[in-house]
Amino acid sequence: MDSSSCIDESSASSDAGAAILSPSPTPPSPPPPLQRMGSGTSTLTIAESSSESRKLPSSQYKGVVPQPNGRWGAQIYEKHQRVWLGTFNLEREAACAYDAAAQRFRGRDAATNFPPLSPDAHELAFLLSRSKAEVVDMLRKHTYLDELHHSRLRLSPPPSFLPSASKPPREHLFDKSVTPSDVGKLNRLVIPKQQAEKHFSLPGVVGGEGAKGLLLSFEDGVGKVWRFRYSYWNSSQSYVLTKGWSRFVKEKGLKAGDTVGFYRSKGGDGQLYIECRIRAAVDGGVSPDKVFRLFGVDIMKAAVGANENGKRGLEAMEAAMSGPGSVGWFKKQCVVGM
DNA sequence: AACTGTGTTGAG
DNA sequence: TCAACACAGTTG
Repeated sequence: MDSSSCIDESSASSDAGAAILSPSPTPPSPPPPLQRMGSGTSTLTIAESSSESRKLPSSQYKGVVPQPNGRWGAQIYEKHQRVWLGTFNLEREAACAYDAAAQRFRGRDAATNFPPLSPDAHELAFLLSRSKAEVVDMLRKHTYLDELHHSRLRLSPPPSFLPSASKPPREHLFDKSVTPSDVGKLNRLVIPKQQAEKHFSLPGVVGGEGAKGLLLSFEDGVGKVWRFRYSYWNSSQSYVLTKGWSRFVKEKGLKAGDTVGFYRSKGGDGQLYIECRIRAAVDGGVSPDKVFRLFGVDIMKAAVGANENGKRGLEAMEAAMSGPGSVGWFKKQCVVGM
């Protein structure tokens, strides 16, 4: 969806002429750390000064090689052969591309430049749902983030992640646009009364003393099961999901304005499902919600600071894209430059 | 003319 | 496996 990844046409050639284009071989951003064990990657912060330095600057990132024109190439090896992942304006973009490929080719335990994807990260599922060739193709074409975002918006998990055959048809029950208090410290989600009574009218919920509610299990987009206590609060005369809710909010990075959808399997089991969608873009630009909180972490500040500490996967990629010197995605999407 | 990405090599 | 280096093949 929105953009492109570290790999995005925008950041690539087109703007080259006009923009802030990261100047030649000079590292546009502060020397980032190598997240894992150093693989012997050499580091070299060339004092560009003296002219003699004809040698290209080594990258501090794994899988990244300098290009004669100041750009960066990304490559990964497999089966004694190099797999070219494309060229990028920013060293970090190339590093991100390598990370994506590494996790696709070698699994989540692969050594990466940035913190690896968490096991239940949507991005990992996305990555694993594509063939290596497809991933490489997306990276080379700079469409990786686009595709990733796109798959994220469609609530269902990536195509092949779950064999369609194993997915029983679901009935959409209702959506709830979460309010600030739904994602605040109250640890509860208010279920609109009408929806609650229509879809979750279960015995034992409203009972006067049996008002302890009951546990409901929901499966999310990546197959993870969440259990929430569902009960009725007499005080406010409202139905709520309580215990377990805050953890969901935290892990999904839910923010006010986002939407959670509830579904029920049409199969006999009546399995419940819950999906969350980040607030849709408001056209024209990119919704800050969508862009900066994809994984529940506000990457804005960090991105501006042009560093990727603490970032993983997409975050790191987007951070890379939006760092100073980057002319791609972020700049293109957001009306104003930085 | 500029740039990409392959050929190739030596180090780890 | 991996990056450094050179440069042939492409692209604009």
